[in-house]
Amino acid sequence: MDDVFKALADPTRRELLDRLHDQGGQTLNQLCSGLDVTRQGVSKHLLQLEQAHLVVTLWRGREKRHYLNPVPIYEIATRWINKFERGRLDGLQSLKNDLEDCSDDSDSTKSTNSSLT
Amino acid sequence: MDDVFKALADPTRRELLDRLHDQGGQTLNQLCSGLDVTRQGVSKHLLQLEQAHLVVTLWRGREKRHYLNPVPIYEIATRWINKFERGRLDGLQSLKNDLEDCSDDSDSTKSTNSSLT
DNA sequence: TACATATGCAACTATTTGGTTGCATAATAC
DNA sequence: GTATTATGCAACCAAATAGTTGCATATGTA
Repeated sequence: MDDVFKALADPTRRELLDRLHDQGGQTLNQLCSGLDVTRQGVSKHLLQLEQAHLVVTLWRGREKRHYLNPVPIYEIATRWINKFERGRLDGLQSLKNDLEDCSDDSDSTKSTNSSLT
Repeated sequence: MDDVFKALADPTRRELLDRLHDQGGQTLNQLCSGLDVTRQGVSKHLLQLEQAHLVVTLWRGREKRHYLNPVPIYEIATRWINKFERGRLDGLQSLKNDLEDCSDDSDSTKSTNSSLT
């Protein structure tokens, strides 16, 4: 489980998960495009995602297809969110806003939905 | 959002979240007991959890009470899990087991539910 | 007041981590 | 067979991180 949290702690790896969530089965070279990291850099990130079981792979000839596995993320949610809380949170955008507003944060200007990195 | 993932990436901080999920309103010194880290170490961890909005605090005299905030964790789940997938996953322990079984992991003996760290 | 309790801040260190370059291996195309 | 494409492995480096020690501040209590 430690591998899952470590894997999610990097913005490049989260970007890769976003792309695989958008379209599964992409290869390493496909996933490299647009990222300002070398191919080997991306390769190492994908390896970490694999070891965390967040990404499952399938060899097709010389190509390695990558797919997102949502199970570990689901386990994170169920760890700290009770069933009844999940029910409440599902509809309560207001609660989120309330917690944001009353926080003594330095820059309370930024909205919550802006720029997931 | 980056702060949330970084905060969750450390086992000590996850242990703190577990304790606050178990009982809210604990102080720094209460949370120190049992952890093999100094008070200042725990303090720095709690500060990171605060900045990630995973923990909300409330001053009571000279005591600082700590409470868990589940909202950021809920947002993680909704990022990579589609609504229909959430519905399926809710009842499908079997899917999780299947994915574990067919994984090419070195030590496939360990069960999924054992020892969240 | 004097003392104990509860927390915060700053400097320093060892380890981890993200990224690189260079070379090796394997499958497809000509 | 030769060239090209797709990926993997190892060594190296700079930056971030977890942890420490020491001191400062503020709130209760005798």
